[in-house]
Amino acid sequence: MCGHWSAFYNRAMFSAITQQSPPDDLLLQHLNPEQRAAVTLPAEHALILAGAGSGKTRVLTTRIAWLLQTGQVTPGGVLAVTFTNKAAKEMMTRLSSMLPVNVRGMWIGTFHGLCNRFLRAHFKLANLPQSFQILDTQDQLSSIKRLYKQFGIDDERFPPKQMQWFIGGCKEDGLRPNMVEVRDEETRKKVEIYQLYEDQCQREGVVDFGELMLRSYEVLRDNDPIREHYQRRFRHILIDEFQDTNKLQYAWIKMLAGTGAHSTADDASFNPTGCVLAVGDDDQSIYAFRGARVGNMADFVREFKVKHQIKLEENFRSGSNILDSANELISYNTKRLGKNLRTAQGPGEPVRVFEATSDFAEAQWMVEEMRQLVREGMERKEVAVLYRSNAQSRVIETALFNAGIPYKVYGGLRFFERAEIKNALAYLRLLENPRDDTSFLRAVNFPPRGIGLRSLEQLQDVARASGCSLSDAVSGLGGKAGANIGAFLAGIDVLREQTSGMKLSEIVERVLEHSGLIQHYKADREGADRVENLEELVNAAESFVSLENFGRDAAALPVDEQGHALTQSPASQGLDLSQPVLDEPVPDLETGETQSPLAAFLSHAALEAGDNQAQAGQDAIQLMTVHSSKGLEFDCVFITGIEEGLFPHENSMSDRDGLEEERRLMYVAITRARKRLYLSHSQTRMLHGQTRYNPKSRFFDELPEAALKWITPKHQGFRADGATYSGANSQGYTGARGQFDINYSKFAAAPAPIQKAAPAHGLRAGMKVFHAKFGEGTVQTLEGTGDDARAQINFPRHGVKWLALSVAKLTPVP
DNA sequence: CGCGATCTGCTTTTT
DNA sequence: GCAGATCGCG
Repeated sequence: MCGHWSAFYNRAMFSAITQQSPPDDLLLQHLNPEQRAAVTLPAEHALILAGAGSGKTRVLTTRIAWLLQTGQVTPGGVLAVTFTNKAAKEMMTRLSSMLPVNVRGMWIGTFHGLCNRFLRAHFKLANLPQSFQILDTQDQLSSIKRLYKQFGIDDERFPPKQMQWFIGGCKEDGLRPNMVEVRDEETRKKVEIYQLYEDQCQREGVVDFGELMLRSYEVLRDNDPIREHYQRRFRHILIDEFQDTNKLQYAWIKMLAGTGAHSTADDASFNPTGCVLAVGDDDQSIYAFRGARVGNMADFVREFKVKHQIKLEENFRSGSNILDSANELISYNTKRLGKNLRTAQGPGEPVRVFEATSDFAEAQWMVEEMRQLVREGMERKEVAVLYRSNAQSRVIETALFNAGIPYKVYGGLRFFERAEIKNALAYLRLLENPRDDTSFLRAVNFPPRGIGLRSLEQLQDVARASGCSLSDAVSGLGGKAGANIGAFLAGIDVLREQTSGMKLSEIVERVLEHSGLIQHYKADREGADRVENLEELVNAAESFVSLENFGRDAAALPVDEQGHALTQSPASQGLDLSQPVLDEPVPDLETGETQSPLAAFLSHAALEAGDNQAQAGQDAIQLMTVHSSKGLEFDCVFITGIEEGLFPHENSMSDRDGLEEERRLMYVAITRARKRLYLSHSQTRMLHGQTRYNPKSRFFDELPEAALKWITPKHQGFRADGATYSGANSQGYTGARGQFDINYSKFAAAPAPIQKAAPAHGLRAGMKVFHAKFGEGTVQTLEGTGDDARAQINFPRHGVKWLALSVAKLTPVP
């Protein structure tokens, strides 16, 4: 997208709006036939099966651009939904580089972001205060724990975490407490707690993530004029990552598209049906554990009577060795819509496979390999290390750290989740909404001001007795406690007055000073980082304001031939300015009241937790779980710890669906690599404080031999089953490629003995055994032979253990 | 109230 | 094996 390109479109856009469309081949010229077909689909429901690396985002954005350019829809008539803020941002950036359109005026965002926007605009119908706050996962948990204290709920019998999961699950299924089917006493009690939680949230004027979705769904469902308004408005609905949608999200889409049970079309000339373009890949569905339903894809085809299905199967990312591996692996899954990736590139490099003797040796080997890669000119940020679970990163981090190689770990605490930031936000939220008890409790004694648990318990008693918020309860609390807390609240009130009318960043600055947070962290020897983060919060507030202005920037407007910004009239751009804009002050549709910038900033903080640890622009090795690698690509990828029990994970191995999801996870991991892919596993691994002996993953058996190249030193080249590696895999690393002539032998184990004899220990899976320390247990899995024989045994009292049979003294129990 | 000692539990994660 | 939560004492 160079200068003349956008200059052309600035003019083209204008003619597009007024007369019929200019040649659209500029938009379409770099697309392959499948992609072009997808972009230019008629205005009807359609499903696009987009394989990994098939240019999905590009198709989606070009589709929107094409619809706009050909005058089939106005910017206000587009609803585009993504799962992450990152994806939404990317879509907006790409779109504005294709067309001179004010993307911030369009409904492009995450499900939750769009629901937030919707609820802000219709807060009265939603029965929410205008300045309702959003609970993130942490807030939600502490809210539940508070509830437990208040009502004396047994947290042993109903662990708060499990309750949180239960509530989230109900909301994802669209179920209010009275709708949950109660079959046993346990569920009855859980539903009761769910109801109490709902009451508490409503009283405090807060909503959790699930509530954002559910509440906006209900507002649409129960208010005919509102629903019809949006149905009429959104002519084109585009959903990214459709395989990850849950039941409620699907119902929400259906509602907006006008095909739900509540659609009304009594006037024959009025067609309320927006057309839905769902883009997804069933093979990359890896979020079933949090409620995603791949089945939504099939349901969509059936319920929307989808006539157009397009498969994007050309992969522009990797060579055929990598793709063949991915294709072969995923072919072992049974429930598939069916899709096979192909590439116009050649075979590329073989997939390198390495067997390490320990997790430590595996990390060492990677370090050596990376050094070599960097020496050959590979950028570090183009190298990713993927693992199944976060616990695996430690040993890799240690190795990289000791080797002095810069690296970046994804997945830690994110900016707005850090304790000091949450503390500051609690004050800001109290300014907006004093009823927010979660924030009240967080701020009231931090920094410490002598308000102890005793006082707060008294306060909570008063609040419960009179059914009011904690801050309202202070007036009913006498004594020293009352005076202390009263002083705190008075301080908040003063702050609220002082900051009214201030610029957002000034408010934040003032709050940091007045709350004593800055002083507190400055006094702390270890507080330097936290002070820095708080200062960063001021910066975030500053740039948030300028981001709001972005939409009104001259740069985003069409420019005439002399380079003068042309005024964008709502009519010519099809922009409906009466509609709220994401993260901007939202006018109430009835009264025209607008939300304060602070409120918008707080929503932003809750909905977009920020980058993990943006070590700005440093060229570093990328470490992350397979899950967080989805949607990314790298020149070189290491997939580590590919062992039974780890990958596939033991908790997923019991049922078929779980195993298939693990396989899809592996598929996602493999397809991240552009040029080079390494797969590794280790004979031993430290996990949960004990050494485990994991056999290599079954996934190795599901990869095409011809695409692989075993680079483990030769003398290790024996499989656990005793067979030697054949063909291309037996050559080992030595001499095969000069550039990889690294001596791995220092990491190699003693040669593994070839054992073909039947196991002599006489144990079988399912047997009951007795262990002196762990008591009675059941044998789950048996591994290896002779001195290496080990068994996975489930001890009801001590959990699942791996025991070496040559060491552990086990007696069979009849 | 704050700090150290002890206990627990443990895939994956975005919003 | 380690982090995070909880407990109990000064």
